[in-house]
Amino acid sequence: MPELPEVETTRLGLLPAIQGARVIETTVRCRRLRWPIPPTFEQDIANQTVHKLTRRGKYLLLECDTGAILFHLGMSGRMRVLQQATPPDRHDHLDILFSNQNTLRLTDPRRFGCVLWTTHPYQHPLLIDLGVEPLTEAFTVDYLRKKAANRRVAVKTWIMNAKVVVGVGNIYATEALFLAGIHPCTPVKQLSDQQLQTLINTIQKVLKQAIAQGGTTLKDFLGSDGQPGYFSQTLHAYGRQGLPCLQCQRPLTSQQIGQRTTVFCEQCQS
DNA sequence: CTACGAACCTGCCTGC
DNA sequence: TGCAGGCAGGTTCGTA
Repeated sequence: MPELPEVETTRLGLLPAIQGARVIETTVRCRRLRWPIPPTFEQDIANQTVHKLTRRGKYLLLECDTGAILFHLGMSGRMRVLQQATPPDRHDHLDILFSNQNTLRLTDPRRFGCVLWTTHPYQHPLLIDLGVEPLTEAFTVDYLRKKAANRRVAVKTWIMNAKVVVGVGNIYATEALFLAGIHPCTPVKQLSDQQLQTLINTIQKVLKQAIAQGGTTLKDFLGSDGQPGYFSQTLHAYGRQGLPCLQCQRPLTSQQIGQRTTVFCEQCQS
């Protein structure tokens, strides 16, 4: 599920239910996530009041009195609010009950996500080296030009690197490069300023569009009637290998780049 | 530095 | 129907 738009959608959904509420009870059913939930976690967050919900890249932060609860949803994580307790499912690893009777529930079948308590969230090793937020004014050609200097790495791998720019996963990297007409294997030091500007524009475009559509992506959201997910109808390249390019009608190519499946048009992306 | 592969997990789909 | 194999939205770590 989660790329940046899905995390942002989650944040906006949790905001009215959690902000200003105090932690009453924490239930951890499975500690074995990407990093184990420490034994002190329940004690750490006891009685903390959530003042702000923020997002940094794909991390979600519940900023409390003396620290923050840091969430990452990995590949399959989801968070939702329960108005009243319901029996946990197999992959419901964490419940946090708040003073307003709302329960925050974390579900993550693949357990690639994480939950941590930190007293200095923005100094945390997982956050401190992150690159720019793509939807801010800091995401500029000048910034990318400096980051790209002397680097031969493929542009696809590069824009998925969170130390360069956060929040761009496989789907949106594939889409942004298609819309930009840039071949995903292009070494980044070869990109012109104009190409960098186009890339910034298309990354912002696909992210904003996905957020506007509620972050819905892909297979998890296929209806039981087999109808495609809402956002999947707007995908130009991702998942369309072998199908005709929407611009030139030639079949789209699929190739592993940095161990990730990448779909592109050999004709339109150069 | 850089590049690549492995690792952490389960679920789902395909093909035999 | 069963089972093996391949694939999946992310990120870190180790090795060459």
